[in-house]
Amino acid sequence: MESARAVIPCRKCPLLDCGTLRPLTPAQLDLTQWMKNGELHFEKGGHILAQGVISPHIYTLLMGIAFRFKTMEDGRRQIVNFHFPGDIIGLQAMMDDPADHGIEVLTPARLCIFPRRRIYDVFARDPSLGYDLTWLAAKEETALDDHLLALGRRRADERITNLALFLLKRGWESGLTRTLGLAIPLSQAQIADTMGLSVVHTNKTLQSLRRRGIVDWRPDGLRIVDLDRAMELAGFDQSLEQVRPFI
Amino acid sequence: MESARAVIPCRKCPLLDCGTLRPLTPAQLDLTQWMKNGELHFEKGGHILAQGVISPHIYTLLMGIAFRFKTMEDGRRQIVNFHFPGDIIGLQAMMDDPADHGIEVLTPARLCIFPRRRIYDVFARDPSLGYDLTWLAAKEETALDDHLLALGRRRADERITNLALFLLKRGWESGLTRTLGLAIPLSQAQIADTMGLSVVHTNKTLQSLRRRGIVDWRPDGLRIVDLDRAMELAGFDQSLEQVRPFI
DNA sequence: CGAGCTTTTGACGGTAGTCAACTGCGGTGG
DNA sequence: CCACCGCAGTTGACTACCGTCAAAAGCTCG
Repeated sequence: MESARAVIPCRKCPLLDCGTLRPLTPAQLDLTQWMKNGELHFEKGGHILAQGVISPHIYTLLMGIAFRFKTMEDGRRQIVNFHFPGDIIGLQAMMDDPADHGIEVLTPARLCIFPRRRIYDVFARDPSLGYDLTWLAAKEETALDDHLLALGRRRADERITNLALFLLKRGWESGLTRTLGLAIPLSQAQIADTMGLSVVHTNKTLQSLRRRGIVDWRPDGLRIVDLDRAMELAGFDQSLEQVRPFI
Repeated sequence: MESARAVIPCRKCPLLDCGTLRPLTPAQLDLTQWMKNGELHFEKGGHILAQGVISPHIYTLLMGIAFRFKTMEDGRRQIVNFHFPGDIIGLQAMMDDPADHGIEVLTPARLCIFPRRRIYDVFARDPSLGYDLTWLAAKEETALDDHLLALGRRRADERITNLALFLLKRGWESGLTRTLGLAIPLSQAQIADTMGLSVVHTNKTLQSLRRRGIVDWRPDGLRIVDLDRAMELAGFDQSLEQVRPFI
């Protein structure tokens, strides 16, 4: 499940070259290097964090896609958010003892480990990095707001199209794609758990969207067929490109 | 709508005495005093922040209850979260130019103003306050997670009971109540917009909960009639008491 | 006392859930 | 090599939760 080998130094961080993440100064790279405690590697389906566990670290996702979810005792499950390369993972879990959510990996993944107490020092040593951390937290909250609007006020086809556009946007931001397609191995059950639908109804809606020529979503990836119609249906108004900071 | 008179000095901040918010040290009080730029007062129904506007400040809610919401072009609306005394308001709106949500006040309210650039300095001058800020942001995210689970995976009666318990818990935390009742003037339309339901179905569900002796929700406040059954129905596992930091 | 709001009620319809069976595919093992 | 298994995706029938529409009843305020 995990092995901490072949650690990448921050100065050679592959995220620096992706073109969509804001580069760090040399001094900041030294600081992140000082904070970095190691790496974690996961296979597809691996659990970064289990519900009910205390985690004293936060992570940066170097490579791969993950999702955060909550489970009820009776088995109902809700996927709350997705994580792409460059994202901070585990801020809540670090504050929150113990975490009331789990984090699982959709693809093979690699994470940098930052221990809690060093995070604390970041605020003192480089306030602008602390500020970036808060920026990332605020952005994640904005994503949750949009998700809430979708679950509360959109129909199934609007929700699913919205999810497709959201994932595509995150794919663009993190340098995973430059087209209207994104290779993401998301099962229909996972789509259903994200959008608060049953698997059966998710399936029928996906087929309807394919027939209508809006979104073509397959087990190994999704493709927006008609961007204009998709954005209109989903009520999606964000551009696909945006520069993000990362740590 | 607003008037900036009779500003309260931080050393006399009424939140210090509430017993459920973690007190600040004298040095921290001096720092917050230095950051504080004034106060805002609102009447019931006032708008702290309008959707689509850039806000260069963040606020601490000194007194009153507010809610944050998103509106779609066709009028559908979703209430995303509630704010109680001691909460930070506007972190996202400060990062996010322009805000894609609005904030409105349920009761007469009073807020402290902290300009963005001074927030920036907090991280440098007192890292532990920066850390608390991040703590509050993480907690708000946790609240959104729970809300997402409710909207995605709970039935109407579960959702509404969950909301009642959530609001009661926030009321306890912020010192507004010590009983199973909370004076909060929330219309059924607002409950509906919070829980992603229609007004009609909200009404019928509220009556059912009243008949079943679980929650008695009236226009001017709510009362949990049977705490055990309410918590079981809502799948609510948090205790009503928790100490929060504030700034 | 009437305007305008929120709450309430009843009838009807539609979106989405449940149940159950079937298909297709990759992996395992006889 | 192919039968068998397990899992994801698919389909149809039936159900129920919840939305929409419409109208009436209470409340608050001018």
